Amino acid sequence: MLDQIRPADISEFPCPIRDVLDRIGDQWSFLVLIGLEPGVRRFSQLEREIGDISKQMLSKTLRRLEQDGFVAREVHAEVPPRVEYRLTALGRSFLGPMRELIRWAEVNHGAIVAARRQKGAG
Amino acid sequence: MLDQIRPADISEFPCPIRDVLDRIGDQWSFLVLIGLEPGVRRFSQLEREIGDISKQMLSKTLRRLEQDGFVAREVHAEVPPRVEYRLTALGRSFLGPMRELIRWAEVNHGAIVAARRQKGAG
DNA sequence: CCGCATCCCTGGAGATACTG
DNA sequence: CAGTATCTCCAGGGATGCGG
Repeated sequence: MLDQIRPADISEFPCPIRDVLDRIGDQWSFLVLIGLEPGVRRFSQLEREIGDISKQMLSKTLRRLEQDGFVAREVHAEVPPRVEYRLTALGRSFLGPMRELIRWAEVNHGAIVAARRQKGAG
Repeated sequence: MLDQIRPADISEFPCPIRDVLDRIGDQWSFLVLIGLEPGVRRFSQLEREIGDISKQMLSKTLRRLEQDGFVAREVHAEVPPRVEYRLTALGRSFLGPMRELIRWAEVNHGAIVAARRQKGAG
């Protein structure tokens, strides 16, 4: 069972789950995907909506998501420039399982906090 | 919508989703949870099964998972010592949504790799 | 066997300033 | 507006050794 999860220096792109987790597990990818869920967004729009992300990280995150096929980027040749981001089909399909996780988190967060308190306090 | 996701320095334990993601998003928590899925495991057993985890990280990860209520730790006063880890009900319930994510990853990993190749190579 | 302490190194991420 | 480049800082995590 764990064999499937193994890191694998073996092949180019190792265990699917690790690979995916490494992407959305980072600080920002998940937030950006959620930010794009309602529809098309511009760069600064995302920046504002997410709030505490730096331009650099937003840029890097979007690039990676684009490269992995979660997000599509569209540049409009205007002045001032306008760049729009939207979820691809792949990106949208990913939000399915993510919503399950969100549901779980909302329901069980209390239990986690309680457990933390208990161990933390004594 | 994003308000719910916000970091929140405001309260002690902020957005549930961020909080949960921060935990299982780290390098190892997920692997350890999977390793415990089949049942009770000893420390070195987990170490071997996961393969490329250091003792330190296994220890830290288990502690955090224990503190958050995902994992129960049981020490047997023997020589040599024996320590057993198992999932709690909370931990097991978490594997539900996780399996969804795993499913998705298995199904869509190919598309991700393909996207990467396309952008990377051309 | 379990697992913490120490040392060390790497890369992730913020701040800032600059370009098209 | 939409980024990129540079500097910097520090937490994450590996390796190793010691203690219970």
